[in-house]
Amino acid sequence: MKRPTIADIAQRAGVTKAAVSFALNGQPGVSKATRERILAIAKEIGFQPNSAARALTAGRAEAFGLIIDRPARTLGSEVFFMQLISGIQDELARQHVTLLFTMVEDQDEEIELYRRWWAQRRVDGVFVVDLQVNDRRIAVLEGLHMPAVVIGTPRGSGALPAVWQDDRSAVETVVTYLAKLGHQRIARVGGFARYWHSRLRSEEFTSAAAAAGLTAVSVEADYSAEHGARTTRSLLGSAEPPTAIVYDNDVMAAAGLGAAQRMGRNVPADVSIVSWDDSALCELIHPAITALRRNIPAAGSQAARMLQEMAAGGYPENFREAQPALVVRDSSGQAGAPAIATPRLSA
Amino acid sequence: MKRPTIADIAQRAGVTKAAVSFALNGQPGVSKATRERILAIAKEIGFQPNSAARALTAGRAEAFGLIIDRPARTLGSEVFFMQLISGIQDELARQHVTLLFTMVEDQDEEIELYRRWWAQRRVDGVFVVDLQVNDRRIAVLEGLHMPAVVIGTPRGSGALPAVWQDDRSAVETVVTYLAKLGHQRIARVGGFARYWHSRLRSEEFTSAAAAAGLTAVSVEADYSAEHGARTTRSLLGSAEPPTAIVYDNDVMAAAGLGAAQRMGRNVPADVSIVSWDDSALCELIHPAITALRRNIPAAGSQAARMLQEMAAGGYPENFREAQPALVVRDSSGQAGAPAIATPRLSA
DNA sequence: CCGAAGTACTATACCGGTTTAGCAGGCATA
DNA sequence: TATGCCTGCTAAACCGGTATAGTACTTCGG
Repeated sequence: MKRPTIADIAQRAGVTKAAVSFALNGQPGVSKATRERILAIAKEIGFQPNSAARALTAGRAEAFGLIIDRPARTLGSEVFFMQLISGIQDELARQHVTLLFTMVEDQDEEIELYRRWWAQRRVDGVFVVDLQVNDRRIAVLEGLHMPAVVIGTPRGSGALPAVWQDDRSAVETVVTYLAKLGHQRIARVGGFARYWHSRLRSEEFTSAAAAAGLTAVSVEADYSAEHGARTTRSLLGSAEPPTAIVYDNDVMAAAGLGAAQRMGRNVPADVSIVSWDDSALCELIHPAITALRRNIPAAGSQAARMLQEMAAGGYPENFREAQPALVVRDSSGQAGAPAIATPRLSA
Repeated sequence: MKRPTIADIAQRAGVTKAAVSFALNGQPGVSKATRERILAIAKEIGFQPNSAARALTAGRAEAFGLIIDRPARTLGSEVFFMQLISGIQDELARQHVTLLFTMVEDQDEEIELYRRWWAQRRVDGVFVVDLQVNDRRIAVLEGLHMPAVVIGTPRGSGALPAVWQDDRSAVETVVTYLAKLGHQRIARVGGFARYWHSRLRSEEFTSAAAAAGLTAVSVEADYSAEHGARTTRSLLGSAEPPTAIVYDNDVMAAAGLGAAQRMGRNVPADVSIVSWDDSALCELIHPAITALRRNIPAAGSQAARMLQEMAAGGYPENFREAQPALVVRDSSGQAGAPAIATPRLSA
C-alpha cells in the first residue's frame, strides 16, 4: 500500500536508482531497451515522483502563492478574485505547478507569511494584488529576492514586473460616454485611496472630467455593499446631486442602484449607474448595469506566465492588459431624461 | 544570501545537526544552556525549516487540497466558495498548514489530480465538495486511503466523514413560512439534480409541500444567473404560475427577481422570492431578498478540523451544521397581496 | 594489436531535515 | 574499585529523489 519510489522500480528492473532517474527524465545514459523497460514498470505501478524529494534536490517548490488581504465581509461577493485565480490556474495546471492560496487579516500577517513561505521553500514566487501607496510588501519581497509579479499597476511596484491596466484611457472612455449623454455633474465611488489602482483612477477621473468640462467628485469606499449604498445616499441627498455615478466594483454599483431606487430615484432617468467591473450581477439585476468589462482571467494567466519566467531567472517586461470594453446596459442614459421603460408612481 | 539550514546553525553553535534538531523540536538530549544558545542563533539568522526536507522525513506535506469542479462562468458570482475557503483557512493558518486550491473542468480531471497529489505526496488530504449521486470520487479516495472530508451531505459519502446541513428541517422552515403567508402554488429552482444536496432538497421540498397541502414544482438549473432568469420566465409564464419561488443560490434568486420585474411582475405582491444562500447581494438589491442564512465559514473551519484529525489517523464523526436562519426581507410577502411599497404602472 | 573514445551502466554524494545507535564523562551505588 | 545508569552530545543512516564520478565493455582508428 506504500507509494512506489524509484528504488522499487530499480529493484524490479534490476538496475540502480540512477538508471531509473535517467530513464524517467529522458537523460542519456541508458539504452533504449532499458529505458522502455523502466518506463513500462513505472507506468504499471503508477509511479509519481515524491514532490518533497524532488523539491529538495531541485531547490524548487513547483508552487506559487497568492495571498489576499481584504476584509472577509467584502470578499465574498467579489467576482474579481475567483476569475483571477481561474486564469492563473489555467496556466499553472499546464505545467503541473500548484497554487497556494490564503487570506489574511492585515498586511503584517501577509508579509510574515511571505517570509515564512520563502524561508521554508514552500513557494517559488508569489502574486501580489491590491498594491498600496508606499506598499511595504515591495521592499520585503525585493529584499528576499523572491520572485513576484504585481497584478494591477506598475506604479510603486519597484523592480517587480506588473500586469497592468491603462486606467487613463479606461476612465476617458467612461467620462466621454457620460459627457455625450449630457451629464454635467458626475461622481465616482472608488475603493480605498491607499490602493494605487484606486488612487490612479481617482486622479484620472478628476482630470478627465475637467478636460470634458464636467464637475466631478470622487469618494472613497471599501468595496462593500454597505458602503456603496451609504455613499450613494449621501451623494444623492446632497444639494447638487450628480446625475451619474461610477463605482469601482460591481457590488457597490448594485448596492448603489438599490439605494437610489429606495430613495425613489429612477435609474437611469434620475441617475445613471456605471460599474467598473462587469459580472453576472450587473447583467441580472434590474435595470442591468452598464459596466467596464476587462478580461480578468487573461490577466491572471499572463501574470502566471511572467512569474514562471521570473522563477526561472528571467526578468519579464511589464504587460499592459487589453483595453476594457464599455458594455452599455439599461442603468445609464441621457441626463435628466424622462422615465420611459419603467415609470414609477411617486410614493 | 542562501537561506540558512540547520547545518549553518550547528556550525555557529559548535555542535552537530542532530543537536540542533533536538533543540529546535523540544526533544530531550541537549542541555538547557546549549538549547538556548541554539534557539538564539536560529532566531538571529531567521531560520525556518525547509518544508521539502521536513516533508520528506515526516512523510507529511503539511498541506491540504481543495478542488472545485464547476463551470468558471457560474463560479465568479458564487459567494459560497470564498466563504468556505475563508473558514478553512482560519483553522489551517493556526497550524501553519497550507491550502492548495484549484479549479478543474470536469470530474476526470479532478480525480486525476487527486491521484497525482497523493502519489506525489503534495497533500495530506482533501476537502470534497458538490457530492454527486454515484460520485466516482468517493471510491477513488477510499481506494487511495487518502484522508478526505465531504462538505455538504453524508449521503453517498461512503466511509468519509461529512460536514452536513439538515436540509429537511431547513426546507420545512421555508415551506411553513410560505404556507403561513397563504401561498398555494410554490416552486423551487434547484441546482444540478446530480448533486446530492440539490436532490435531497428537492425531495424534501416536494414532501414538505405535500404535507402542508401545497402544490409544488421543482426545476433543475445550473446555478447561473442566465438559468435562474430563464427558468423564472418559464415558471411565471405557465398557465398556473407559482406565487412563490425558492432558489438554490443567491445568484439565481437575484436573476429570477430581475426576470420577474422585467415581466412586469411586482415582487413580492405577485410573486415572492426566497434564496437558499444569503449574501451581500440579497441585501443590496431592490427589493432585498429573503434568504436562508447558514454559517459557511464555520462549516469550513469544522471540515478543516476534521480533516486534520483524519490525517492524524483518527476517524471523526459526521458533523451537523447549526440550523440555518430564515432572514425575512422585502422579496417575500402575503400571497396575492396588493402592491404597497412600490406600485407600478402597467406598460 | 594497442590505445582512445564511446556506451551503458553502477556507486556514491548530496539536498536539509529527523532519528537511531553509540559513546564519553560524571555520579551514585554495592 | 568496579558496575550501572544518567546526561549530553556525536556519528551516521535515512527519507526519495538528482547529479557526478567512476568502471566494465565494446568499438574504432592507426
